[in-house]
Amino acid sequence: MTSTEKTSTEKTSTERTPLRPTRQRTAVVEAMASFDDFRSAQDIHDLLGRGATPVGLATVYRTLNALVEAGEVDMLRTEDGEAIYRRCSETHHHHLVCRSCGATIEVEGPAVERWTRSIAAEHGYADVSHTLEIFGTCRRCS
Amino acid sequence: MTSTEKTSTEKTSTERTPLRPTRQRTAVVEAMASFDDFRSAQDIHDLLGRGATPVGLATVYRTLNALVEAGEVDMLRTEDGEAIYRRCSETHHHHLVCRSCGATIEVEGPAVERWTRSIAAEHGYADVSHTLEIFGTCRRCS
DNA sequence: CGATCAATTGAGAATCGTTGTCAAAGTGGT
DNA sequence: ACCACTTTGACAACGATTCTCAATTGATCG
Repeated sequence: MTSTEKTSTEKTSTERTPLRPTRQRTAVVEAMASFDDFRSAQDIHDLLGRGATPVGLATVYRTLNALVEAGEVDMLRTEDGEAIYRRCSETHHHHLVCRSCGATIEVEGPAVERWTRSIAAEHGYADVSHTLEIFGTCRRCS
Repeated sequence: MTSTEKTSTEKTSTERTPLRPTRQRTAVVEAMASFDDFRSAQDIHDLLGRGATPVGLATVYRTLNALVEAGEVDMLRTEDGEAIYRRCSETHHHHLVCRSCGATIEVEGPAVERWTRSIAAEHGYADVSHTLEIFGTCRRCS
């Protein structure tokens, strides 16, 4: 038996939610590890539903959002506004996503990064961030 | 042009829909000419509602989509997936948007266009489109 | 061990943006 | 004016996401 003892009261005063490692949270994380493309929350929910650990849709959404917040999952929007998720690597990157099957390739574009930064600076915009996604139809789907 | 450039032939062969200049379509176009920032379809609908020419919400959506299709209006999505619209200039471009006040500057990046196209081609993706928006805090807001 | 208490869950209701439906009204061409 | 075809709008339908809230779970402490 693993008696996990926390070093006294580590509760950092204010708004940080403890975030307990529950059965369903683990399930979601594992599910995210099981595929490489971007999937919608509903897809992920279905995936879990068929498995041994069904997780409520609301919980899937909650967990997914938490993971995005924590930077462990990438979230982007399809052309019609639906959110799709995927576990992400640490480095900053962009995606080349197949519109029909979702196959994703991570791409980097140092030049683009530089460009956006300079454009922003040129106009006096601070705190710059940007979104860049490329959509297309992959070879197998066309 | 939109910040989402389609390199495909969307509407095939079939003749272009006539697109008649009706009272409500004119009203929407005029409304679009009356502001410089991105607004949601509902905002635009409200705007018209207060004016002398109310237009049904469905029609606003239809018209807006037609305008986007025709390349006369830019459409992009907010962080939470809502579509926002703005009249746009002729050329393909992207936007530098102030996160807090919405002030928008159109920017062009031929290099980026070329880059995305080549990346896609390199991986065998056809029908390429892309989205690129830059967010920051403008001078006045920071 | 058992009580306690807050975090968490899930089923379904509620939102919200957007699109579909369809009868009624408008438009252009003849 | 007549006809064929758009277009419109009120409202229903939809799909994605969030909210509600009672029931459950997990961690902690005595």
